[in-house]
Amino acid sequence: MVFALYDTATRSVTPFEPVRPGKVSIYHCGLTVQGPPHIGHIRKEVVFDVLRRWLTRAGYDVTIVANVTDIDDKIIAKGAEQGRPWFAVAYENERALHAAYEVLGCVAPTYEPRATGHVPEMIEMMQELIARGHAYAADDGSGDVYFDVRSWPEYGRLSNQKVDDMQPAEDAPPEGKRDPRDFALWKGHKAGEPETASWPTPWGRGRPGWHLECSAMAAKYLGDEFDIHGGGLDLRFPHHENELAQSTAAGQKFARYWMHNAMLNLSGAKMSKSVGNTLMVSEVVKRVPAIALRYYLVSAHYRSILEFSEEALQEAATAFGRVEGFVTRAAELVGPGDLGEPTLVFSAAMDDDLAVPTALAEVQRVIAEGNRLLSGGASDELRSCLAAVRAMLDVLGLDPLSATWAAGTSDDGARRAADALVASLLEQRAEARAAKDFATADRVRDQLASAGVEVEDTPQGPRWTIQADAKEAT
RNA sequence: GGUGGGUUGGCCGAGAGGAGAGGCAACGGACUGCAAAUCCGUGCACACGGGUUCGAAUCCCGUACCCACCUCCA
Repeated sequence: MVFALYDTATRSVTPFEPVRPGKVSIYHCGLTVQGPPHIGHIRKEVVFDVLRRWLTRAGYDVTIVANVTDIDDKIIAKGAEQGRPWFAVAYENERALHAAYEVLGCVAPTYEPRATGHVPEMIEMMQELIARGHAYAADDGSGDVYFDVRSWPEYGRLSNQKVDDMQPAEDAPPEGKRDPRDFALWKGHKAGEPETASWPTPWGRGRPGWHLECSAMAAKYLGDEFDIHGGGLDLRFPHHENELAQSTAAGQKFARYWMHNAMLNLSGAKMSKSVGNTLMVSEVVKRVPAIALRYYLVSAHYRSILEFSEEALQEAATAFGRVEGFVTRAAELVGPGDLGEPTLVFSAAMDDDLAVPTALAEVQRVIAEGNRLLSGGASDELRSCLAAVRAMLDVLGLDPLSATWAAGTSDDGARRAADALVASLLEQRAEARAAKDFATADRVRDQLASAGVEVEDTPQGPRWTIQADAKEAT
């Protein structure tokens, strides 16, 4: 079966054929770094991380470009508000974004270009568009440059809208526009805005409009035609519609497939800064292990709205605990081994527009099989079962034994100290049990439990784990 | 007003015309000194009203409600 992807432009699942054999080029819109990322933002990162991992496993050489929009109205406003340069605000939030990538185990994009570093490319593109009759500099002296929507018959194709049905663009005052729906490629410098937020152009000083940077950077890093362009569904219009118009009007082929992830809702509404219903990644990972948050975000199909609730998050953490439990128990018995191959059912699900929920059901099925094997002790069957499970989890970025997640959880001094202490207590308990002194045995177990150490008896003897939520015991 | 998506068991969440996703929770059983973990089993859900069909959660028509976008948005 061939990988197939839902294409927003055609609104159908289409077989994927890359522009260049063996290679996949992906551009997805990163953040406007006006604030630290919330879990809705990071859902998108996780979705594209899974896409990347799956395509990589399929043997493609994957290049991912994700932009950082480091200049816009809100960043400038925040800088002014906080009494510091706009670029300080942008950089701080860019770092928070990178920290969130890392904490959730997302592989960093291949390139992550910033808008402000690509002004010359944008100027060239505007010149091209003006030469072709699809853009114009406003004649009101504002220094704005607009895209001429009426000059491009395909405008509206991506979002399936007719220009006449659209409401006027409010990204700039309408005075200089030929049509109220024309959108800004470039914004002229305004009095009161910091000088540092403007760059020279043939039309005067100014700064990038939001959409142009992506067209310019996608072309620079991925070429005139590339495979997949993605982002949150809320970017389909106007952002992606405008990008498509700019790039194709400038003579490029642009993206073959458009992939959009659905929003993450909180209290029935899209999580967003303007609604004020945001949950920062940095906060949520205090309540639940980061890998469990990732499991939660991954577990719903990327095109389904995910209605966030604390209960659902906790439930996901419990469900993932079962997965993690099998992997660690099996690895204790037969060693971590190498990654194997995903099962055919898993692969078919992933090939079908990343049907992760179906794929995850398969992981659970294989784990149930693995748990049955586990009671028989070490075996080749168990070894290959673990290898398959790990391979499938790896595709989702959820392999607990991978370098990403295993780091810092073993081999450090604290762990060795705890190991020694717990071992001596477990020895006492074993002696008590041998003497049928169960009161003493249970007291030792309770003592450990109150310290957050959970003891389980297995055919191979007792094993213990530190409960993650114990440190937050109330 | 325009363009899309949705409503599934106690909860989360798949599926898209022909016995059953999966998970969480619950209950029963096995295992255990007791637990924990694990395994086995139980639960027969598809917003509402019509229609098509041998057969509809799935297709069609209508109704209600929800969400997103219509130039700040992942």
